[in-house]
Amino acid sequence: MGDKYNRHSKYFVAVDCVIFGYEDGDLKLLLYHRGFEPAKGKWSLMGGFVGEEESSDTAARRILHNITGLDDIFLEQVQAFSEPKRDSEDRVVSITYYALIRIDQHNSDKVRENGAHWWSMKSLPHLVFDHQEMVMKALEKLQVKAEMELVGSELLPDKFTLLQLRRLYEAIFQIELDTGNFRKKVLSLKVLQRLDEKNTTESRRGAYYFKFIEGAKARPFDRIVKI
Amino acid sequence: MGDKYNRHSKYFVAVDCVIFGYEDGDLKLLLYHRGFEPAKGKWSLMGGFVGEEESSDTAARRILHNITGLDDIFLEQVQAFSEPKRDSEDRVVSITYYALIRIDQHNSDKVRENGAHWWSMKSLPHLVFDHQEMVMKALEKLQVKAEMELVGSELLPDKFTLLQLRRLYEAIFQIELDTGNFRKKVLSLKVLQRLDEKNTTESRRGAYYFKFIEGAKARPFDRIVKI
DNA sequence: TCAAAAGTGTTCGTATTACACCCATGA
DNA sequence: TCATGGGTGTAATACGAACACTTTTGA
Repeated sequence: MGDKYNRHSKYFVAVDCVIFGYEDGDLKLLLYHRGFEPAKGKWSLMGGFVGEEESSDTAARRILHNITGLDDIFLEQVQAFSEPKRDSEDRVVSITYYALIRIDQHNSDKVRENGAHWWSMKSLPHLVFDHQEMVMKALEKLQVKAEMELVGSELLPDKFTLLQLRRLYEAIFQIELDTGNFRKKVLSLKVLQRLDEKNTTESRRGAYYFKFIEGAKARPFDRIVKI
Repeated sequence: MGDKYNRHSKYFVAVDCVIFGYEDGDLKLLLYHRGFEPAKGKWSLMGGFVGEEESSDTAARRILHNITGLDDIFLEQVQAFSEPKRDSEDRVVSITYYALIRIDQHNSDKVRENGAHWWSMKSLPHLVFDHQEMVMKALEKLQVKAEMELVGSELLPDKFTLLQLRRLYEAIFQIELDTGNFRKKVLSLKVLQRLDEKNTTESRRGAYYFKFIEGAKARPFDRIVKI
């Protein structure tokens, strides 16, 4: 490598992952009980440093795999955080990602081993450094995504009821949605297929299970610009 | 500073700025004729390294000020680019920003001194490294912003006609818009005030000038989530 | 007089919203 | 039987899209 840039400084570059999951009608976050200084014993996002042969995307996937055992996870960059003193130990630029995982599918033993724990978005513990801000930015990104297309395949089990899907949306946007209107809107998108099977655990009458039609990539809440 | 992270590598951290301007009905980009290696003599975005006492935001503002003489510019992070070999010289993580500036207002002598040049988005030169991708991501961000709220105060002169505003939107989205519908939509937002003055240079009849009402922050192309 | 933009109005179809209402069933 | 969610229907409204039409005026 050359030395053309050598009058400039180098910094550590890390990734932090905002890992969303969904369980029992609650949007949850996978947090880490830090086993190392600085801020040992406090809660933080899952993170790690970017290696020499890695992009930050690759590093984030590696970390996610190490924690959950999962590959092929939905993962998207949020933004970089670079305040000089954001990490109390040294100058670290953090590139933040958010991921969507299905809690029913991940390796929960591995998660426990790693000192990780699912927390409801409704009652998060105090987070280290600027991790709180990272979570907020990540949630905003998730909301934009959920407006642009029907999310659910990344967070729900293979088959789910419309109640479960609605509860997911209510959790993401922290609002209440009208049953009938939600149903009509979602079904009009033609991305769900009704199964011949009912879930009878969540209602007396029983609700049909649905699944996502593979390959159906219609964007629901249409955002084509036509002013 | 401690040495808790010392088994990890450090990298250069730079910012690159996608600087949008608007002139003669064209969306333009301020590009730089590189005076240094690597890629000397090629065209690139405006960039620079992040200093020890700076956040990337601060660094981006510094660079923008150095080039254009302007402060108080609209500036927003796009994302970080971190492929190990994205810069041919050394490992450099780049945090990309986009800025909106009024071409009529910037210091054009300074720009020329810096070897910078305004290029129409319709015919950009070949850019170094991954700068082409940065421009694309920045344009997408600008489009999202322009959908969410009426942009124009950052790019147009203080007073402008609805034709000029429409041409700006057509340039941002690279589509044609209906005169009447655009007019109705924009005026319904109640963020523009008509002046008692007409522009007679762009049409026989003359079009009223408008200006943005200060403090009016209504979002035009409403995106409230109500599924 | 005519082209080009300014500015206004109308029509039509669809999406959104706020509901009302009946169904099914286990506790 | 009744509370709870499942599922369907409707009416009022808002909005987008397409487009017709009049006005103004310099070349």
